[in-house]
Amino acid sequence: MAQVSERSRYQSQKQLAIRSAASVFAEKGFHGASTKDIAERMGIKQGSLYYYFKSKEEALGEVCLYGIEDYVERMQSIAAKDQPFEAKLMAIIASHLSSYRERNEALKVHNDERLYLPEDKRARLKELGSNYRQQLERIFEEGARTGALRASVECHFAAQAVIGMCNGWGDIIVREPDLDLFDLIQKCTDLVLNGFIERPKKKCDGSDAVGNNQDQQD
Amino acid sequence: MAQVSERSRYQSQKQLAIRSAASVFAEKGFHGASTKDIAERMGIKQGSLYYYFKSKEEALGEVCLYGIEDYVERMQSIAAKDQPFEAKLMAIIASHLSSYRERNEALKVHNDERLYLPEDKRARLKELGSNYRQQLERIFEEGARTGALRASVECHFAAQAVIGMCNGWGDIIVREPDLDLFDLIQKCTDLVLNGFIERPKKKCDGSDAVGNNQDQQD
DNA sequence: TATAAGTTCTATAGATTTATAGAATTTGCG
DNA sequence: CGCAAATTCTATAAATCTATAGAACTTATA
Repeated sequence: MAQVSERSRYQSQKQLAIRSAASVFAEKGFHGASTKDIAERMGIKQGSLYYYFKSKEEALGEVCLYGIEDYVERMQSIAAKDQPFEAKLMAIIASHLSSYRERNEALKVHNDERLYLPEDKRARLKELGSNYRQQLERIFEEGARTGALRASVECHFAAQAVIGMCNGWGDIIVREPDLDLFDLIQKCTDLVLNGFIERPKKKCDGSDAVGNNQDQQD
Repeated sequence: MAQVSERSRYQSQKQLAIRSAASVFAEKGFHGASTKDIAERMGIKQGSLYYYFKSKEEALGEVCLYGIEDYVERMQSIAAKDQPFEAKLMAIIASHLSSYRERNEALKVHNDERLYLPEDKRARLKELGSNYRQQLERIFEEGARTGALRASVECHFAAQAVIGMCNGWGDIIVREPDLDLFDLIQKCTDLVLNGFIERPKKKCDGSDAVGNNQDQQD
């Protein structure tokens, strides 16, 4: 056997391969990207890429998985915490939006390109995605039970709407690296909680009542 | 000269070509779709497609344009009307969401694939998109001026958020033909206006106060 | 029916792409 | 050093796919 260094060359090159593929897929789309593009971005020749991926499709699968895997874990740890609904919601939005920055565009690739995977290779991703949505739904249900939410709110709609809104910012976050993420997180949370219309204040301790959740964005 | 029938065969076949391309691009993406796919969907052979499009890229351009052209017109007619902010907002959301049904997936293609067009062919689309967003922004500004909106709302953010949320439903609307669009429109409007949290009622004439805007979805 | 314009077809050149095989090089270690 | 495993390279087969040229077929109408 060979090198058991910090982390074998294979491991770090594989990681680089995944990140390169993520970057190229995000830019050109799965079908628009060639294996030559990916190999060049990581500094090797086209044929050599197949040392790390069995096929281009497998590369897409690994990128997508990389894009959402710890995303779900974060949701679980948020859901498990004992916090008021407002704080949880903000933590979720923070986690979701900051993933677009941290995951080297892989989350964007997951959102936009995963449907090009064959059904069976998508099973795991589907599972993770459903898990995520269900957890979010449950948080809304809990919010409704404790009276933090209006009774008329449908939790399935609510979860889908929040996910959709966050995904809508994905492109912009990836495209504009100078965008102030924390500011955006606050505004999104405020929108989902309070909406846009003027109304008499309830308790009146500031319109962006929740403000101490930076710990989600290591 | 030949047939000046109802509408020349060329015109109706061209329309069919655009719709076929929209459908195939929506399903497989621009690069994933072949000209053979498009031709087959419209019932002609691959080579014949070039009678209607100079190139595959031109087909994409025309699909994208078809996808948003009257979308902007509708926005203008909504903006011009003399209605309260709430009614306008709902009309906009109704227009946006129902476009996904009516335009044969072309709006989805515009959203997902337009970036694969070269800069110069995208100019017109950019113009229309900016126009749309600016009009929406102005409606929010007006809402803020008349006191319908909270003063703290940033109109640029608001416009982008509403567009993003609507686009988030696009995939789902296209994928699930049985989805109740009118119900969705109401829920989305309610979310943007009121948010999700429980709060004391202001005037108390029902939580979904706006409800007479079906005229947007001919 | 004869004609011309309009529409579609067949066939193909030329370019690109994925994936594989086997040679060449690099790396870590005894 | 000198070996063996790991990694990367070159070259290429085979399967695309776009766009074009020119033949063939359709249609409307004179």
